[in-house]
Amino acid sequence: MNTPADGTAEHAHTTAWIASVLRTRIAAGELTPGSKLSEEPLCAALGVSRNTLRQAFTTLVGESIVTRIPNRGVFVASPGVEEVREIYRVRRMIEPAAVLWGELTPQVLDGLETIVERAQQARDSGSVPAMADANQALHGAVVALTGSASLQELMDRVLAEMRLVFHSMASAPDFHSHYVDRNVTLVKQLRAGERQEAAEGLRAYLDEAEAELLVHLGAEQDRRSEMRQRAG
Amino acid sequence: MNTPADGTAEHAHTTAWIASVLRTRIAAGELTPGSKLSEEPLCAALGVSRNTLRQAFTTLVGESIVTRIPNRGVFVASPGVEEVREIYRVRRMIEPAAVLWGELTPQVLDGLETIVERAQQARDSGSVPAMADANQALHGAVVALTGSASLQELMDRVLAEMRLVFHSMASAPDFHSHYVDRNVTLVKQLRAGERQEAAEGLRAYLDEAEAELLVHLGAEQDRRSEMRQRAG
DNA sequence: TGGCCAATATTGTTGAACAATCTGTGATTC
DNA sequence: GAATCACAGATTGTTCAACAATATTGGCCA
Repeated sequence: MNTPADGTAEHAHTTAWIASVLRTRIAAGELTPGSKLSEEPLCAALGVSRNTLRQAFTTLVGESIVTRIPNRGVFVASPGVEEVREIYRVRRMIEPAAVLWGELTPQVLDGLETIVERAQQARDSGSVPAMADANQALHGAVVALTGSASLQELMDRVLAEMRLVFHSMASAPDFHSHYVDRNVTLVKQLRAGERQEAAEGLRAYLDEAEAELLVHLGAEQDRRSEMRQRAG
Repeated sequence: MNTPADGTAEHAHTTAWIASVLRTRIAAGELTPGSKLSEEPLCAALGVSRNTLRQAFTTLVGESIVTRIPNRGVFVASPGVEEVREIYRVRRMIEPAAVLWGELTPQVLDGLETIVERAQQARDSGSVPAMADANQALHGAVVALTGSASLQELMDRVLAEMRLVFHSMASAPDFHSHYVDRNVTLVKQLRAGERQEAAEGLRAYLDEAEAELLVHLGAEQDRRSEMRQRAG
């Protein structure tokens, strides 16, 4: 039938496929937070029926990647102050828990070290995106210590929401460079088996990161409301 | 959480409505684990279109209340050994984390005490379902200490899955009476501010509960395969 | 009995239609 | 001139009927 615009979408599971396409585009910042996903244009663009698209929407709503307002449509989620607080509430629980009670095999520790090295290289070469990636990878790997797919999934969702937060900020300053050394320390402590100290340090790190992010976000919101005032 | 009267489908949000109806029926054990949810009969029974029902299905799949096998249909989830392990992997992380780092206000402590009292009364009157309810309520309340809606939601899903496990067991012996005293101790420790000890005890409790549940489940599976053999 | 194949049933997806709701525009009124 | 209201257009929510693709069933044959 109609081969979708962007390439090879076979008869695997159209719904899941569409959901994945949208997920990817949102994560890439191609679809910016707050923007509306109108059904008809998207149907045409993706080459699927409206019904299938709506089913994909329900999937993404369940992942809170997207927000549905009844009779108004679905919008790319645009996390604000409260969402950021919630993100850090989650992280402050599951990350230190993983550090305290996760399974620390030598291979896993090697993996963590590889990631922090990547982060250091990214910092040295001044690549902010690479640093962000490495940072997220590290914290994802920390949660993976739990061995729980559900917690890993929750963390993935949280990290995806974090990316949305960064996308919604016009100026994303080097939010991550400060924290590379902290991550090095964290992995070092894990290697040394100092779980208690690692967990404490991690909680302190998360507190600071949240505070800093909230400041940036507040400034961003002020800037935005000011622009709105100027425009109106 | 308002349970809508089982009447005619209103023009509110049919999809969400249907999802909630199915959720309730599954939680009540009306739809037993492993049973197939055929589209046409359900459409007729619920008075909705096949498309709407399928959309409700995707919601429930996202909550892993239900399993979808491509081209075969959706089935009520029937958690087995691996799912139980995963349940306790999650609980062993987030419950002790909540105990260690959650916010302990006097009101919340009062609430916890009310729940354990309810559990004690249920044990005294020998009501297993009431005991199970109180037990789940307590552990839900513990996770609520985190203040995080996401973690609360994850815990709710986990507890719902636990109910499915119990539903799938023909004989559900007094799995909970052993643990009432432990919960009393837990709340007492929280009241005393002995978080470290509370977390330790909670982890030990979860280990034991998991082991016992796995034994029951193993016996159940043996019984079942034996019956299958006898029948075939 | 055991395996193969066609007939049947079920799922996955589409397209068009309709009711319900929202949005924006212009007319009316003060 | 600003606020209010009504109406037409657009969008969403849901249904129905159809079709392709896949699974299941039953019969047939060896």
